[in-house]
Amino acid sequence: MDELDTAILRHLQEDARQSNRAIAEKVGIAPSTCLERIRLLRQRGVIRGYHAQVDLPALGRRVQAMVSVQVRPLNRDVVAGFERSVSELPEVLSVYTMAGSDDFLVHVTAQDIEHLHAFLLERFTNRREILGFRTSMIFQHLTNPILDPLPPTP
Amino acid sequence: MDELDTAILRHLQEDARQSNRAIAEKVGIAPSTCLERIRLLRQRGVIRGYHAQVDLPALGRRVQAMVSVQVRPLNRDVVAGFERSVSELPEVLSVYTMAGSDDFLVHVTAQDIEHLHAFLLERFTNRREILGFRTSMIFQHLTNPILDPLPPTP
DNA sequence: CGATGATCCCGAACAAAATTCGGCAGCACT
DNA sequence: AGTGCTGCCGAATTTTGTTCGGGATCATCG
Repeated sequence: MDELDTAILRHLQEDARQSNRAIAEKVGIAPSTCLERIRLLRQRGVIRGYHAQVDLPALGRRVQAMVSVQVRPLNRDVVAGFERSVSELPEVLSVYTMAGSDDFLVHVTAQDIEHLHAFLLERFTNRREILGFRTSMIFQHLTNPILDPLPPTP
Repeated sequence: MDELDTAILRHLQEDARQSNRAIAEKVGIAPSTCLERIRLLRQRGVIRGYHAQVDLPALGRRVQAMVSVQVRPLNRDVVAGFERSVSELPEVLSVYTMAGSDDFLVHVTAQDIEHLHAFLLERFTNRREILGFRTSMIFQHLTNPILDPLPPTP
């Protein structure tokens, strides 16, 4: 993980579909070298994958919400079961398993408020392990496109 | 946005760096057709970009937390200023602007607990517009890799 | 002090992919 | 049946991915 790897990673985070040659040129190395570096980053697990980012409204998902959930009993089976089943729902973007007063944070999208309401009533109200949940609408979601390595603490 | 576009989108979300030919073959059309479809998806803004997903621990980011923030006064300038300045910090993965009891939810990463603590003291405690904030550690973060269009509600 | 090996990078050669573009088929409308 | 439109295809051309042999650099060790 030298600064060459970091530079390559930066470019792949910016645009994962640009050609290997373009990246090689930008970071100032030969295409073959760049290809090998990318292969190693992938193999070492530094790069976990490449994903297209889609526009949510274009997919008919016009509202977003964050749902804080408390479950009981808070044991391994209930936690794993909740994570798995909830993360598979099409309306769910991601599931955070947390420490603190709430056990999960679920990022949800829906077509509109009615759909969101129906979704919550169908998928959360019924579940017996769910003690309670609170829903907060999301106005905007900004994401940091580039993640550089942080220096290790000794 | 027919089911052909949907299929292409699915493959690009799964692996954005696979070749156009591979996608074309999987969805059963000619490479040239597939290329044109992808170009249009990009142009229409359905595809917003392609990003490499990196492994946070490999970047020295071993802890994650969610910070709920309340700011005052809650006006346009303060909100926009908070969003912009906070989303630029290297420890910040994303900023959710919310309705409800908290105004923002900030997803942060740090090398370890000490770094997280120092970050919060440096970047949040000092800011005058911040009324208060609560920090919750994240044990796990699951993300849904594939987002299909939801049917429109009439 | 030079030999040895390891590591990393380069560039040429070949295979594969992207890209362009002319044309054909299906379809709606007349 | 004619006309225009749209979307798709496939061949030709350019660009890219991929492999591999060899050279430069550097540290280790005899």
